[in-house]
Amino acid sequence: MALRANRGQQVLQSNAIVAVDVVLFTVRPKTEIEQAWQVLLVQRDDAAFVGKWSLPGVLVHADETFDAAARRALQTKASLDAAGWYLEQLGTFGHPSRDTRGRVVSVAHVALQRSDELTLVPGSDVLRAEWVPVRWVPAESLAFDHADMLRVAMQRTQSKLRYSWVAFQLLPEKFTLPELRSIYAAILDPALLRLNTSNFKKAFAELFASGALVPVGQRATAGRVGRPADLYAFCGPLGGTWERELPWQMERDLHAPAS
Amino acid sequence: MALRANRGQQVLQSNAIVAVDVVLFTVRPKTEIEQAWQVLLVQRDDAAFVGKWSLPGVLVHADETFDAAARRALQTKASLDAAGWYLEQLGTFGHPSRDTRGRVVSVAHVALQRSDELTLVPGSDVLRAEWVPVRWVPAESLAFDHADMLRVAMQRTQSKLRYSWVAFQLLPEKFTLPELRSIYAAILDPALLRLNTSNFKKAFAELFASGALVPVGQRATAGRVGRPADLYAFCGPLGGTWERELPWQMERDLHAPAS
DNA sequence: GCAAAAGTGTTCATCGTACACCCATGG
DNA sequence: CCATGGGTGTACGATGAACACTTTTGC
Repeated sequence: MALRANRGQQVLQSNAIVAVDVVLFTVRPKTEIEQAWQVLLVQRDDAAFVGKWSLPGVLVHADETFDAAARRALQTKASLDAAGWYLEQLGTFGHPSRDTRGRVVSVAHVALQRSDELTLVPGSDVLRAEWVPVRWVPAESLAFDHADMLRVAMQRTQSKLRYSWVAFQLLPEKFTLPELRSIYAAILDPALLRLNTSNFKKAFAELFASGALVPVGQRATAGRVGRPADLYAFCGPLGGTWERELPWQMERDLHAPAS
Repeated sequence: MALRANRGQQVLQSNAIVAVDVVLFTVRPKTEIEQAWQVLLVQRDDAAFVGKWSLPGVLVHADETFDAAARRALQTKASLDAAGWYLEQLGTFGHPSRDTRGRVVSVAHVALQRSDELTLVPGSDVLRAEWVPVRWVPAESLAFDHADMLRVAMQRTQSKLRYSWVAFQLLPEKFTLPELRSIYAAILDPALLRLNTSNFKKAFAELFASGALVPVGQRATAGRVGRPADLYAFCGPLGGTWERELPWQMERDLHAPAS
């Protein structure tokens, strides 16, 4: 509330430290479906909390948007060029005692990106940067309230998968329907792997009708037994998603009180 | 990034001003359905932006949660005791140039409350506090980026209404199904007023089955023509909501790019 | 009694699911 | 030629929407 004059312009006194943290999710193919959904964690080499695992994050610069800061966090902590990646704000965590170094308010973000062509290089103040299966994350030992962030991010991502087409962010240009199905199975429910191609395809009838999901006319190169799957391409707006409603509602946790 | 020692404990330098703003929605009965959905706006008497209409907001105190600050905003700006009201974080708005007085980061919240027993009293730095139909809000003339906040809050509330039971937050203890229907109609689509009682009731079959929505066994006192409606009570957790899926999907804006 | 509003039950179309069948590859 | 996995079409069951009908009030 403290005010002070500055060149005739009213100026407010800073009262907090603002940071961003990024929950970067990926789905790794050729992995057991239960471990395919993974998150980027970094082991801190900061003055405080040395050795602790945490989400990548940085303090927000004076003239920097949250979005830019979040991408910079991925750049400086793991040498990832996140330009163009799917990134959205998750929520802000600001409990007064969440950080012992002061009133640190962190704007958490969620990013989704396929990782088969990425290499993680530990950046500044980082000992290691690794992909960790979300169900293996040592929640209790994460720094700050990053376990909370991760939990909320997981729920939000599961919802997003149901209400939008973000799943395509986790696939290359050309992909097969079984690959697409594995994205949903890894994040929502492994039982989806048992879904028939026909039934799975019907869930995307709108996209086929609108021309946003088109068959490429090629077959995937078969490296294993069985018929090679057809290749498809997603022609929706880059980095954008549409609202939608997925038919299959799995693991319905109705009757459970919300947070 | 600037650090300084303080009693041997590492302390981070404040780099921003953190505030909260509240989008308080209500649905006013006995109002044209198109104007029934209303939002609380206050006319500023602050040193800056005098006369401008804005959402109620305050700076966050050093040892205060966002939730507490948001309720304090309603208290100090409109003399509303928001203890126990439904309140959730919406998102954080922090564009570097959103406030000319410095790097002000605002954590926006959404609150839902019935208003038939409330009286608005302008508080500190406030000339007037009024309910404004959301479709009448002079978006361009709102202070800061509050027009953006309001737009996002409206979308979020519409989604929440579809995915949860928050609608009951906008009704008194005892209410009728037509009243409940008017909540959905005011926020989602006026055409819902034409829904048959039978079909509308089926949407809440789960709640009836679980005992969360029970008939009181009374009739509403009929002040107008037509049969008086039966009274019901919602016995879900106070201030809580369950996940759910509403059957009727109105005004589907598929094929429209998301923000 | 009549119009208006609320509540009930039935019918019909739609859609998700299950399943049977066909195709293509590796061994 | 057989096992495995991908792809297609059909049939059945659940459910949301439309509607006809009954109940209860004000005028």
